[in-house]
This record gives sequence, structure tokens and C-alpha cells, in this order.
Amino acid sequence: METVIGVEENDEAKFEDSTVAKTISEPSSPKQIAYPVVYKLVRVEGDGRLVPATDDEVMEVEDLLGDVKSDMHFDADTGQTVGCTSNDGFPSGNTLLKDSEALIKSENPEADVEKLNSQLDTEVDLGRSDARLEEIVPPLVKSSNDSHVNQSGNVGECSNPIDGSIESGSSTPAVCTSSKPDFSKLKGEICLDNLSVKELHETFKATFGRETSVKDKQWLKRRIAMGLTNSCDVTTTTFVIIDNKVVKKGKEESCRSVDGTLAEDPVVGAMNGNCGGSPVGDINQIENPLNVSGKRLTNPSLEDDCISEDLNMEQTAAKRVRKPTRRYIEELSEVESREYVGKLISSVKNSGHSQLSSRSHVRPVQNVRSDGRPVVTRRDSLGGSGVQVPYVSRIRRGRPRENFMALMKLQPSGMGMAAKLVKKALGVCGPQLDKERGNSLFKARSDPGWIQQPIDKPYSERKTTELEEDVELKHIDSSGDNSDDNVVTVPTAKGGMRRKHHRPWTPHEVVKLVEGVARYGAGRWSEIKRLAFASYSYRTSVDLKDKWRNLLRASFTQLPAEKGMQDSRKHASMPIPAPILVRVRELAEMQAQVPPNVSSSKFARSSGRSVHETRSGYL
DNA sequence: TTTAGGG
DNA sequence: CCCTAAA
Repeated sequence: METVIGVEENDEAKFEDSTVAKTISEPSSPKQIAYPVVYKLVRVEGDGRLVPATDDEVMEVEDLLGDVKSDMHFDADTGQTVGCTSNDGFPSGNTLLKDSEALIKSENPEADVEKLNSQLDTEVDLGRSDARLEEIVPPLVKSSNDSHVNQSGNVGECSNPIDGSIESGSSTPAVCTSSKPDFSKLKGEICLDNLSVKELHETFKATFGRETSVKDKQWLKRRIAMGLTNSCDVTTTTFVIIDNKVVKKGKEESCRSVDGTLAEDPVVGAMNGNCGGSPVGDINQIENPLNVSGKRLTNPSLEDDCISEDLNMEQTAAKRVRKPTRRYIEELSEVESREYVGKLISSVKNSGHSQLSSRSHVRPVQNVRSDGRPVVTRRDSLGGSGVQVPYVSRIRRGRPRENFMALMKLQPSGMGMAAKLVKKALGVCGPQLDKERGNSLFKARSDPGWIQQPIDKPYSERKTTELEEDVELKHIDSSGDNSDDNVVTVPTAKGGMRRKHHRPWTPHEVVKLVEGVARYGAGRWSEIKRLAFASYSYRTSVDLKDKWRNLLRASFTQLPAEKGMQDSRKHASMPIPAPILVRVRELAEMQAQVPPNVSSSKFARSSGRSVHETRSGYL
């Protein structure tokens, strides 16, 4: 049975209510209208059932969600304002937005959210909807247009359902062209426009598992599209969402994600980010994973959207198709599977590995913000001097791509316009976000390890307790964005310029590393990396190894000192907490890993494989 | 690809 | 951290 974490889109009803003006369902709760979109984490059981995620699970994903969201966020910013994000502006996103917005504005989200949450528990049929969807789809699929859509990409590149449902819906069904609803997740594209009301009804039913009395064809289409999209997201739960594309574990199935939604709601992104579950798991703010607040850029009306959409479409077309970054995927998958299914990772890895990093995607925005104009250059990325870091970080971790330049070149000139638009948008939501984020960030929590954060965080928040690693990471990331992780270009003999970046190890990381070694044994770096050391994609197994080596060295040299004088030498940089060092030493000894020099000779680490005993005194 | 080591 | 040889 696999454990996937899904996002449950709970407010079916709400949407309807809002959209349809209570044509349907219980007239009882007048407030439904105000229900914001709430996502709930669920686990998909083998049989397709959705089970509320456990705290742990949530934790696991939280982090992820945060990522996704933030990333999404960006995309959204760009996409929303500019054009459907990269070619595949998620249909649902937009659609959802429109609907939800209306809802959201009406009341204070906070309260509503809670309600929703409670309700959520009961409502779970995304999974089903999905299943059904598949059933229905076949007939629908291929109904028309394939060519149009497929131009850019295949499955992944779906056109905006919005267009399909709204635009064409009202006007001429004939031209499904760009307007085909996004059903692509399943197998192909479906053009809802071609369906009769009755058919739509059926589809609706199949999608949502219930009847609808709405006669409005357009509405139905939209609704369905939305539903499908959402379900898609749910399905996707495997979570690897990269640049608008959702990559399922292993498979490369992609579809637009809820960009729009997420993006639309900066706050949400931020929220998640904060909530970013730390592996440590001492957080429980998961209550409202997503809380759509009323604050957001709102798209005035559908009409407007359509317009912008059109605009978007154009630009979109020009944009390149981006595949998920390998690293990114890795990261996500790791988080996801960590402790659960480590295997998945490998498969996921295979699925996507492009040179394009999510970061590249974002960068333009950054540049724009700081410079005031869309300048995309490698220099910026490397030097990072003038690059400003947008509120949401998590854009790109890991080592910078060597061929970044090339990537940038890919950015069509259209970017310019896009960038401008984005800029505009950012101007509005940026600050707000920051604020939001900052506040939520303050949900301080006890830091597992110690106190010193070696890293200089760009944000002042830093002093606010050591937000757990996740947050910390974000900060780092942010800083990284600026300076690109302390990237320093080092001249290479071969004429090339090599980037060297420094990523200070956080206490958490160290702890994890130690634990990992304890659990799996030193030397099994890949294992540790994958399992115990799940997140932190930027740490490669080699990194782990190196770090361990260092720790070992440190532990054996520094420990003795502790006994006598606390500090024979002021550890200039980051003082590694004594306890940890102790543990390290212990482990080392246990596993017959003796630090070279210090103890005696270099014993190959071969005896300490069994491991497990380790965590006695400490841990 | 992953490990171990050297730089 | 990076790079590379070995496995």
C-alpha cells in the first residue's frame, strides 16, 4: 500500500454555492459563500480512499507543500499577471481563483477555514472523482483538438480549461483550439464544449460523485474542469510539482497544478512556508494547512481574466517548456517518501531531470524587482549582487546550474513584457506577503538542537528564536538566491570558471547526519542521504561524507578539550555542540571508525555495519 | 552510481 | 566544497 499524500480540495459545495448562487444544495448555511479554498492533507489508501493524514504525514508534506506553494507562488505571480505562467498556466488555478476569490472576499477567512476543516473531514471524494474521471474521460477524450494543444508539449501541456469552459463555452464551441479544458491529466484532452448539458451533467456526476441541477452549461463546464483539475492535483498528490507541472512519482505525468490558486494567494504560500513541517516534527500548526485569506490580488472578473488569459496565451506560446529540475524533484520526493517509501525516489529521479531549474524560472522576476527591468544574466545569478530575493524563497537549492546561461537564453523576449507585468503584480502583493510571512514565521518552536545558526540570515526574523530548520532553510535559500549560496567563482585551470558555493551546515543537518550514521552506519551515505537525511536536497551523499569526516575530526580533537578547559581555542566559526561531538565520537568508535591521525591508523569502516545499537546514550 | 580520499 | 579514482 502506498502512502501518498494528497491535497484534498474540500469545498466542493462552497464553490458551487458561490458560483451558482445557491442553486444547489443545502440552503442552510448562508455563510458557505465565504468559504475559502482549503486544502487538506490526506493519505491515499491503497483502495483509493482518502484518509486524513496523520500529523506525521502532514509534517512530512508540509515542508513540501511549502515548497510547492512558494514555487507555485512565483509561477503564479509571473503567470497570473503575465501570461499563463509558463505555457501551461494551470487552468484550474485560474478558474479556481475566480470562484474562490469571490468567496474569499466576503468574509474573514480565518473563521471559515476552521469550519471548512471540520467539514473537510467528512467530504472526501477527490480520489473517487479522479477514478471516475478516468472512466469518463475516454469517450470524451480525443473529441477534438489535439493538435493545437500538443504543439508545445504533450500531456503536460494542457491548455487552459478556463478558456475552454469560459471563453469558448459561451461563444463558439467550434474553436476548441486553445480552449480545451484540461483533462489531459488522464489521457488526452477533452473538449467540454462539445458536450451537451446532459453530458455535462453526467460528467459532473462522475467527477464529483453527485448530481447537479445546474443547467448552465458554462457553469458546468467550468465546474467540471475545475473538479478535474483539482482531482488532478489530488491525484498528483505524490507531489512533485515543478513549474506548473506535476510529476507523479515515477511517471512523468504532468498537468497544471493549482498554480493559480496558490499563486493567487500569496498568503497561502507564505503560510505553508512557515508551516513547513520540520522533520523534527515538533510543530503542529497544520490545522489549517492552507488558509486562504482575503488578502490577495484579485482578478476583478472573469471577463478580465479571459482577457488577460488571452494575452497570456500568446506569451505562453512563446515560452519554453520546462521540465522539472532533477534536484528539485529529488528534494520533493525525498521529503515525501522519507521514512515511508524511500524507493520512490529513485523512480522519481528518473522521471525528471532537466537542466532547467525552477530557479531559472523565477529569476527573471527577481531581477525585475530589483532592477526594475527584466534583465536576465548569468552574472546576476552567479554574483547575485543585484538580485533581490522575493519573499518566498525555496526557489532553487542545490548547486547552480553550469549552463544557466543557456537556459536564460531560452527565455523568450516575451519575458520582458511578462516581467514587467510581474513587477507590477509583485509591487502589490510582495510587501503584503512579506508581512504575512514574517508573522507566521514567528511561530517559533523549540529548536531541537542548539542555538547557533551559522548562517547569516537576510531577514531579521532570525533573532526570533531559531525557527526550525525548515524556515531556516528558507532563509538560507533566500540568501542563497541573493548570493547564490555564497557562490564564489573559482578560476579553473581549464579556463572554465567553477562555482563554489558554501552551504553552512545547520545544527539540524548535523544532527540528522549523526543520526543517520547511527542508524545506517557510516559509509552508507547514499542511504543516509535518502532516508534519514531526506530533505536538504542540496546535501549530496558526498557532502554527508565530507561532513562526517569533519565531524569526526572535530569530535576527536575537540572533545578532550572539553574535559579540561572548555575552550582551548575559541572555535571561531560554528561551535559544534558538544553533545553532538560526543555522539559523533561515540559512533565513530562504535563503528570502528577512527579518525585518521587522531587515533591511530585508518581503519576501513567495515565492522560497524550492523549498527543500530548506537543510539544508546544519546539520541 | 556510490565511496573513499585528496586537495 | 570540489574532484577523481575505484569499485
